Amino acid sequence: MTSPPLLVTCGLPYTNGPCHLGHLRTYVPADAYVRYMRRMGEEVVFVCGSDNHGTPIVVSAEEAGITPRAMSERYHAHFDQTFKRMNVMFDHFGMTDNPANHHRTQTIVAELEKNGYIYKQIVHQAYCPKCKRFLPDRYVEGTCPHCGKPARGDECDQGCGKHLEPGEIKDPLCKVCGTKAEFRDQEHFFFKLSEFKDFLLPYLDTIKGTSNAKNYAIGWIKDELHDWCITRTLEWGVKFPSRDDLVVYVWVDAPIGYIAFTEEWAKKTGNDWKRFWCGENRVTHFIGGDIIYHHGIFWPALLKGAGYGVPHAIVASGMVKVDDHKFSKSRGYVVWTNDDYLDKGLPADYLRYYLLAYTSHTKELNFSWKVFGERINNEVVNIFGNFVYRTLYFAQKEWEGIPGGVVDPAITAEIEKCLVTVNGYMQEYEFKGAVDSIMALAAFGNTYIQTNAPWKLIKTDRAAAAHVIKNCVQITKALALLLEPVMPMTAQECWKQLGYYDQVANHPISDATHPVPEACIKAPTPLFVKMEEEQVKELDDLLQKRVAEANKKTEKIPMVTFEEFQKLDIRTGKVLSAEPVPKSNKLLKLQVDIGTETRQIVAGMQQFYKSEELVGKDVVVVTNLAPAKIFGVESNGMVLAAGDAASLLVPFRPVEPGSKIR
RNA sequence: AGCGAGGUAGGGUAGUCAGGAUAUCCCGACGGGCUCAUAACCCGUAGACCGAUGGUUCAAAUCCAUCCCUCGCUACCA
Repeated sequence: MTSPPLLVTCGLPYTNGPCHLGHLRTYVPADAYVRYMRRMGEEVVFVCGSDNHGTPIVVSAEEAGITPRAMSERYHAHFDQTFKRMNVMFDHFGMTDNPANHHRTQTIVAELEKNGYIYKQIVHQAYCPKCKRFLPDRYVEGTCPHCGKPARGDECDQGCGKHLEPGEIKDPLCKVCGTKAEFRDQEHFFFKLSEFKDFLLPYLDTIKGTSNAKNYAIGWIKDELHDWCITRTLEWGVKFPSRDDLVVYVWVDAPIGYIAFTEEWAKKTGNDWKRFWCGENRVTHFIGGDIIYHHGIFWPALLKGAGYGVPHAIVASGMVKVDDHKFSKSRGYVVWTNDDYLDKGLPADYLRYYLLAYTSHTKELNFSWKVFGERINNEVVNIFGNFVYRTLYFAQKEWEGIPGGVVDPAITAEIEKCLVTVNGYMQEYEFKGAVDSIMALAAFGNTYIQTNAPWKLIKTDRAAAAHVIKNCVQITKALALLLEPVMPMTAQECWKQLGYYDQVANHPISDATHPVPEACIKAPTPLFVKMEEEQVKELDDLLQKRVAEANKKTEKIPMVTFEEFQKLDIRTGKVLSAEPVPKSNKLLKLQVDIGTETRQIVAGMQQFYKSEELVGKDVVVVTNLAPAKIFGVESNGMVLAAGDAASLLVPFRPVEPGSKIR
């Protein structure tokens, strides 16, 4: 029985910003994987597309004074071009706003409804009277109903981390204009995710891909699964069937895009998309580690509920750091694919190599220009490039091409050993291991030519020298084939220099042990150009400059007027008692005498003070801070303290509790 | 807070499930040799209290317990 064809997808780039290194961390390995599997004789289709829906794009488009569609098309074209420049070659790169996806999404939602997985419910939703629109998800800020901390519309981001359904948030404010939002009743549709627990557990147990994705998803399943509200009140998006006032949540139509893009590809090429999506399949999703939940839980449940096949594998890449700092556009720790790399004339192959060879696919990748330059020069240029060049240079000089004769079985065995090792790593999505093994073969080549020294041998035994070079040429051929998934442009150039006129990408990797025929070749040129120290420094300086500029911006703290300051009621108080808040490591519950009354205040200073140390101390309290529940304990004010170790501010000379601070 | 993934020389890694002796390999640093090549290769040197503490054991990077730190879920995110 033959396996079903492979369908490989990448997480969809969102069309409100340009392509950066973080994107490539997922796309380059996916492309290498696809290329490799094709060289191994697999039927592979590789699809992706841009993610166009959701509120952030509406807001960005409004700011830019264009329509969301125009905004999406702009970045869609940008990603499409950038991927091509990086030689990430999708068979199809679609848009989630295209008709195929509107159709597929509506079909799937209808199927879910028919199968009883969707129900209606009235929710109280935040509405901004000033902007005259409902405020979805992240465009509402307020207080978490669970822990009382500041939260966003869809998630308690600073407190307990719980997911919030629309309408749950307290004291909602419009993020755009800051107006107090109202609640309005609205009919929404929910997906019964909770019913899929029994399906998901055994399914996730057998899912292929990287362990980080699998473990993370299983961890979530063990907890309770909540139903998902899958509609939003927005103009931009895929309309919910028979409801003109609602669109589906972007996380519904975005993954369905994978199917729609397959359909578009199938239509273009005369194939049947159902082979990939119905029944047993080998759908493999390459994603960033931040969206495992959606791909490991929500998406398989959606597919299952609508009667489609479920994903075969989820491959989640680790995140990217820049110069040991968290990747951040606003802080300047970012590397733009075009501006910072390709437009500087740097070859796509170098970056592809670096991304694949730096560390394990699931681990964090810490980018730095210095290490980039070092590794390119030492590994790619010196070891790999030098071996190929010295081999072909010598062959051309002495024999005007590839000499005749047979390849040593020991050399063939070494190549075969390498093929097996590389395959083992590729099957496990361990791209670093695969690249290291390829480089080890190049190093083996260098050692072999070195110890056999054909340049000496040729003075006494021309045939023996030819035999050594014949072997080196064979290793070069193997390297070109193996390198193609990693550095396609270079591999093709190497292939050409070996005297072939066709595409290396059209050959199976197993050709690596097929002998290179005796032939004339042209004088070779080095495959790579070294990274100059100055060039590396220039690139690094640019990054440092951007970080410095970003720092300046963030240092600017806005001024407050005297009137605004006066709104704060700050007084002295005396701590009457202090006890730890149950189940919390950091919180203390304080009773503080502020003159007119005794206030209960929760303060995050358990790790810095013992209860006895605090009782009787005079402290400084903001008394008119809005009350909040923290860990279920009401807090009516804030005790002022300085720095990370919470050094308490205390009166210099004794004062009565309740003295106003001015 | 919870749940996941991590923490091994300057960087990157192997080893951890199935405990054994000087902790692997690659890059970088230093010294020497060799030289067909954008140089590689060979020989040698330095560099790791294997995140911390405690426990089990004749023996712990590995097993157990507790804790610390980083990252993700959780702005700008793949």
